[in-house]
Amino acid sequence: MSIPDFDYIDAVTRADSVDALHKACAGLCEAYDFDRFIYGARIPTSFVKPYFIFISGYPGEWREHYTRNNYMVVDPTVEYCAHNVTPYRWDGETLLRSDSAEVRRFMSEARDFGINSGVSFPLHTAQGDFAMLSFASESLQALPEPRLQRVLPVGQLFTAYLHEAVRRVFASDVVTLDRVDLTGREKECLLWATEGKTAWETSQILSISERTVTFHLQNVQHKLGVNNRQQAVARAVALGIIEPQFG
Amino acid sequence: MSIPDFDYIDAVTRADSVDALHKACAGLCEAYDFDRFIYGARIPTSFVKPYFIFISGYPGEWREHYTRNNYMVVDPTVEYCAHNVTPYRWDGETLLRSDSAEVRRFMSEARDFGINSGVSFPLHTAQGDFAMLSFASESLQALPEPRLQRVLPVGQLFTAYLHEAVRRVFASDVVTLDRVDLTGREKECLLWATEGKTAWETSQILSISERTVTFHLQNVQHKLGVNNRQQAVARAVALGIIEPQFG
DNA sequence: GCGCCACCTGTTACATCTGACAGTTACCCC
DNA sequence: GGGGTAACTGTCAGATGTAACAGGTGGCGC
Repeated sequence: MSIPDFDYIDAVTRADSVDALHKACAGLCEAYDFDRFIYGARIPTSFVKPYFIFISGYPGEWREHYTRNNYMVVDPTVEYCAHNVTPYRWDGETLLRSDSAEVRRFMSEARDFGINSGVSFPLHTAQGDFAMLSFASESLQALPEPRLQRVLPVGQLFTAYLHEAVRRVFASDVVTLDRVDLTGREKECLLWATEGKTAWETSQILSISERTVTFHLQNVQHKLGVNNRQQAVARAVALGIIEPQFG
Repeated sequence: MSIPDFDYIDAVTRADSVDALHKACAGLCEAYDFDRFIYGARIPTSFVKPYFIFISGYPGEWREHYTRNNYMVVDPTVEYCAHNVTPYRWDGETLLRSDSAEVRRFMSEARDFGINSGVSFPLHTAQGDFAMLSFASESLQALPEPRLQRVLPVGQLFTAYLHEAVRRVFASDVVTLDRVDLTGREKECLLWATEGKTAWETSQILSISERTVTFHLQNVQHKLGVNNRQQAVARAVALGIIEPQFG
């Protein structure tokens, strides 16, 4: 029976508070016999200092230790999920024998908090968000395959709905840079800028004066609140404001 | 029982040909009582002219008509999937009453080929790929909810594995720009460039000379094969070569 | 008619990037 | 010791971007 899974999905789509989101995650986590869950999202408000959101069902002490040691750059589940789209099955038995001493240390410390194995679901959006949901178990051994096969499909789907809900619930918190609306010409000029065209070249392509191209790109800079064309291009691409053409 | 679904997932993970991928998609499509499937992916090799990959179980005549009319910019499933992460349930009954005359025309033409309703699964990757898998039915009415709830989880998961497999099978076709490896300093300089820092400002941050920053950024331009810093920044961000920092 | 907005254009001074010249130092591997 | 690579630095001419001055046209809604 897969229908009960949708109770949790419905719960997140209707959620209007962090608490409701937390409950839905905890519910799904328990339904599939995992001991802990954690959700994290990275919003590319800046490349150097992005915005993070967490909904944690992990022990507070471990979270603090994790943050203090900047373990996001060590955590193998983060490393995997940041660059892949399929679920990651992890277990202490394997990771404690990792090539990396940092990873071995990380996993041995996680063990003290009952986080020994689990599965992590990655998610990437067109707006440049990266999110992941992890379910953890106290078992040191890899989870049996049939049990994984049950949670994988629903976990992958739930993560997508969860992140959608998070963006909704946290809408007021996140600086809504992806909301800026550029005019048609502004987008066109920006598009050609990402292709490495100079203002003069773009002016020839669009059959307008070089000054006008400069004018539009300056407006873009102001709207995005950036310092120069490079940053404008980087932001626009990262936030999905301009995207590869379908035409 | 969800285990049989994994036969199709295993099939794509082991696939080494387009034909094998096609078979796996067709198998899953049939297993869930859909009549047609189509998979499409957009790889951001360029913003103006990206690279497209299709694995089509749609009628060839409809595909040709679709391409000729540039229907990718009209197709509501593409529009939805390009900007969302959760599955899209669509049906002719609703879309034939769309506000957009173009969409109405599109759906009425699709009808002639037995494409009337279905579900589409979006996928976005850290490397900037956008992919989607659609299952279509001849039924004009929206599919019954229980039937949708069965296909949604496995469809979402399958799409991720499918795209991973596509990247592998098509690896030689796609110009592997995401393979360029930049040195640590090159990435650092590029990162600060995306933040709108000038070469001089970056030199102060990294405690090196302005000339050296310029040097590194020039090397980046050569490695990426681009004309200027704007394009270098755009490519690097689009392809996920540089990403928002975790630290 | 008036205000708002997208779109368009010009000049000037200065900041910054780009490309081509030409090097040095340190480390690692064979 | 030779060869490769990352990292580093310098100067100069010319191309390009940025900021601030200034302005005009046409469409749309109130």
